[in-house]
Amino acid sequence: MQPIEQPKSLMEVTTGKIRDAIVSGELSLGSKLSEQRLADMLGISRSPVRDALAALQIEGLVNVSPKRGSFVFTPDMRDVDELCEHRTILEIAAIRMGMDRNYDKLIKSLEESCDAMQRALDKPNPKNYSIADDQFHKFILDASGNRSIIKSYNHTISRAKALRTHLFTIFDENTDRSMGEHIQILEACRNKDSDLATTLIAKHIEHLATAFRIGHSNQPTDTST
Amino acid sequence: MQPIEQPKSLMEVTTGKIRDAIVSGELSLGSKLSEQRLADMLGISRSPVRDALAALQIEGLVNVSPKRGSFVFTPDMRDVDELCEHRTILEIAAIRMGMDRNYDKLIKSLEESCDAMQRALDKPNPKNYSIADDQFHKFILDASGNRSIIKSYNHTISRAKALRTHLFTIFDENTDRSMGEHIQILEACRNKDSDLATTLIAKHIEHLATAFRIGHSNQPTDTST
DNA sequence: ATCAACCATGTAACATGTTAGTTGGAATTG
DNA sequence: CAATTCCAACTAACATGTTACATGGTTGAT
Repeated sequence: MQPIEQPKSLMEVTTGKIRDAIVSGELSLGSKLSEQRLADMLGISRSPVRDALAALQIEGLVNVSPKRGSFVFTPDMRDVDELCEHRTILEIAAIRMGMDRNYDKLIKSLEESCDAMQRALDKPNPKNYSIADDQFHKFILDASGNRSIIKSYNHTISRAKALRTHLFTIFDENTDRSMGEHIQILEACRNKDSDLATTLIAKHIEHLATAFRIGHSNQPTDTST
Repeated sequence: MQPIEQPKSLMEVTTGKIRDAIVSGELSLGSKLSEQRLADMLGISRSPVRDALAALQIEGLVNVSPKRGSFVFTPDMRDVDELCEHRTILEIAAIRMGMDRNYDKLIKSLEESCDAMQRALDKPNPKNYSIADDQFHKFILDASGNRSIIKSYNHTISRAKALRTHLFTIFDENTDRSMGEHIQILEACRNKDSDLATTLIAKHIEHLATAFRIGHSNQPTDTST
């Protein structure tokens, strides 16, 4: 017998559902989210929906406008830059910590992610590539072992995921270059060259930021549905 | 005529009240928070209290245990270390950015905070010293200009404030040393020596972490009302 | 035709009712 | 007396009702 985990509350499930819908592009940026309508769609009452929207507002994925309604976030260029900068800081710090404290685990998990990315390129399967890409960076954070930083990163990263989905149509992003960069980062970690690893991560995210900027300028104010 | 700001919602006011009560030590670490009781105390219904507790849970100040009740957070040694580490990373990044992008504003605001700290030492007024201390670090973050990082920092820092209040009785912390460190940091900024500034910040927060560890070991499991 | 007052509708904020899980202690059993 | 069962009280989760505000279209006056 082992302790059973608390089954997820309705609110948590709802939060995940709405987050997924935003990140996956099912809900477009800026689209309206009525508590009542979401509750009807999900077949539950307004309470857990309201709680979920409040949580997502803190996460930055949703803006709640008093008495007017809730809306999926609409990032401007500055948001994108700030988000990437924040990400860079956290990932650089995390990879340094991970190399110091969890070298073996770090290498193992990054290898695993790189393999998954390579498989996704071979098929090719864009969705799986994105998942493995996310996993790669998540593993860097996990290796840091600092729960406060991991939590902060997770709160930050969902916006980046949503941006990628909304700004890139399937394979706009240069996945070959991306793949190579990930492998370089892994290699730098293997060699315990933390300075190189951090430089590579900074460049990698800067490339992403540039792609975001281009994508964002092509697709300005999108306020459908 | 200028646009009026939206008056704060009951939930926001409630969040602030509870947060202040925790940070100020009015509510001790680990103490129980019943939605009903808080609502009665504040003369409002359970809804805004519930929303506030949910927000504070995300902020890390409160743990909500399903069907059991809500409790003020009870950090262990590891939490303290992780929190300080996280803080260091954000402040170091922010001061680099601030020196690059908002040098004048940074210097001016740090000078202002140092003056306030010095005045608090002269009186002496511990509470004012803490406020000015917090302000000093907040200004470093503000100078970065990165809203994502600022928001993340603010979510992180309230736990640190609460720790200081709960672990230190009035002037346990070495405020003279603290004052000197702040001045050194300011001086390093004035000289645009960002490497020195970051080193000093790391040391400054490490001193705080050490003080927390000592305070924490002296005051283990405190689960009073 | 123009414009402003008005009203119907939609919204989240807030209040309150209901339900199911948790807990601590009293009653019961050995 | 000790251990267990059971029950009453408490709790947050969730449902639903009410209210105040926002909005967009209609109407009525000019």
